Amino acid sequence: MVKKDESCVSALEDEAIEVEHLLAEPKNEHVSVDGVLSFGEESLEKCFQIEDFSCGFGFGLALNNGCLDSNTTQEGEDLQLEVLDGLLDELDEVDDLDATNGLSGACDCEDFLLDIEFAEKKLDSGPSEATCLGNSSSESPSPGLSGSCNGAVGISESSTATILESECKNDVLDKIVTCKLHGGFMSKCGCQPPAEDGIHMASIELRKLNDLDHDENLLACGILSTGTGKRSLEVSRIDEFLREKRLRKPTRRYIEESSSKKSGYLKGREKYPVASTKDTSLKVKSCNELHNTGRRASTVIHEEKSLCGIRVRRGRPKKLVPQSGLDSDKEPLSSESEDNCATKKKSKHDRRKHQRMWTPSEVIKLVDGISEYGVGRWTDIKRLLFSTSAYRTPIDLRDKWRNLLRASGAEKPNKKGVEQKQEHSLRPLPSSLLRRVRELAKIHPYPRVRISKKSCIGQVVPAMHPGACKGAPPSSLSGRSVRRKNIT
DNA sequence: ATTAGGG
DNA sequence: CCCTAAT
Repeated sequence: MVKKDESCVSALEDEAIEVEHLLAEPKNEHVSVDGVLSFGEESLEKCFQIEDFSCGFGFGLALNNGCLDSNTTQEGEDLQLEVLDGLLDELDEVDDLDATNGLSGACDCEDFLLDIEFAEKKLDSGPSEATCLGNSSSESPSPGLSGSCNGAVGISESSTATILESECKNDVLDKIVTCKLHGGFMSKCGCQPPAEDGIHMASIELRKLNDLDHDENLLACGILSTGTGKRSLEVSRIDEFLREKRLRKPTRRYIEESSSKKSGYLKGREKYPVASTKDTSLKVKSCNELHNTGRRASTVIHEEKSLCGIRVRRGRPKKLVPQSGLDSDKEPLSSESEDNCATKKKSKHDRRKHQRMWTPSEVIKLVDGISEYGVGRWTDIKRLLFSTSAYRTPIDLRDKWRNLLRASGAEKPNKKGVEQKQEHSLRPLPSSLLRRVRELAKIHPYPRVRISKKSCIGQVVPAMHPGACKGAPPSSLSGRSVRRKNIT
C-alpha cells in the first residue's frame, strides 16, 4: 500500500497533467457532460493541492489514473488509455443507455469504473487489499472531500474485507463500487458526508429510484444540454441534480453494464485518448466546436491558450511588423485579422485562416524577383521584394510560384497533353504575366523536372540506364538536387 | 533556417 | 495555406 501511494504521488503530477488534457477533450465532446468534467478538473486541482498527502481514490479521474498507473507499471499505459477511453465513450454516449443518467452517470461512472479496475487489481494481488482501499481513501484528506471520504472509507473497508473472505469477487466489486461512488458523489456535491447508516439507506433508496429516474434524467440532461451558457449555472444545475441523484445507487445491472462496456469495446479504440493527448489541432477543433455551442465562458480560457499558441501560424509574426501600405492594390489590412485569440470564433477552420489573395502586383513582383534572383531564392525575394508584406512568407512565394507554373501550363506538359487547363481559372492572369512565367519556367525549371523523373521512371522500371537517369528514380532526392545544379 | 514536396 | 522531411 505504502509503496503504491508513493509511486502514485510521484507519478501523480505528470499523469495528472496528461489527464488534464484528456479531460479537456471530452469536455468539448458533449455539452451535457460539460459540467461533469468540470468537476473532474476541480478534483484534479484538489489533488494537486493535497499532493503531499497521497493520492486519494474517489477524488477524480486524475487521481485514479495516477494510482492505477503506478499500480500497473506495465499495462499502466493501456490501462490508462482504456480508462480514459471508457470515459470518453461514456461521454460519447451520454445519449444512450445509462448515460441518460448523464451527468451523474458519466461522472460516477468514471469513478467507480476506475475503482473497479482498481479493485480487480487488488483482488488479484492478494488479501491485503481491503485495507488498501480503506487506507488510500482515508488518506486523502482534501479539505472538502475528507468528510465524504471518511464516510466511504468505513464501508469500503468493511465490505471489502467481508467479501474478500467470501471470495465473491463480483459482490466485492459491486460493493466497493457503491461505496466509492458515494464517496465520489459526496465529494463532488460538496454534501455532508452521511453517516454510514445514511449511506446505507441512500443506497437502498437509490436502488428503488433507479428504475424511475429515466424521465427525470432525461429532463435533467435536456436542461443541461440546452443549457444557458453560463457554466456556473450549469454547475449548479448539475449540483442540484447530483444532489438529487446522490440518493440513488446505481443498480447492479447498471454497474455491470458499465464495467462490461468499459472492458469490452473500450479496448478497440485507444486512438482517441492518444490522439487527444497530443494532437493539438484536434484540440483546437474541439475548441471550436465548443465555441459553436456557444456556452461556457470559464473553460474557454484554458483552451485559449492552446489556441493562441497554435493559431499564431508558424513563425510568421516574429519577422516583421505589420505594415499596411505596401502595394496599392493589396488588401487593406494586414494587421487586423491576425492572431487575436479573441477572433477564435472565426477560427472555425483552423487551417487556412488567413488567406490572402495574391494581387497582380504581387504576382508581378514575384515574377520579377524570380527572374532576378532565380528560382529557389525565396527568402531573398521575400526579403527584397516583399519585405513589406508581412504575410507573405518565402514559402508562400514559392507556393505561389508553383501555382503560377501550374496555371501557366509551363509545368510538365503532361503525357497526354490534356492539360494546361486554364479554363477554369477564376482569375486569369494577364497574358503578359503568363508569358513571363512561362519564360521563367523555361529558364529555371523549378518544379522538380517531372521530365527527368518521368523519363527516369519510365525507363527505370525495366532496367534503367544508370547514366541517363542518374540512378535513383524513386527518391526525388538525387534527381532534384542535381537538376537544380545543372540549371543554376 | 531554408527548401522542396506533398496535402 | 499548411505540414513535414531533407538539407
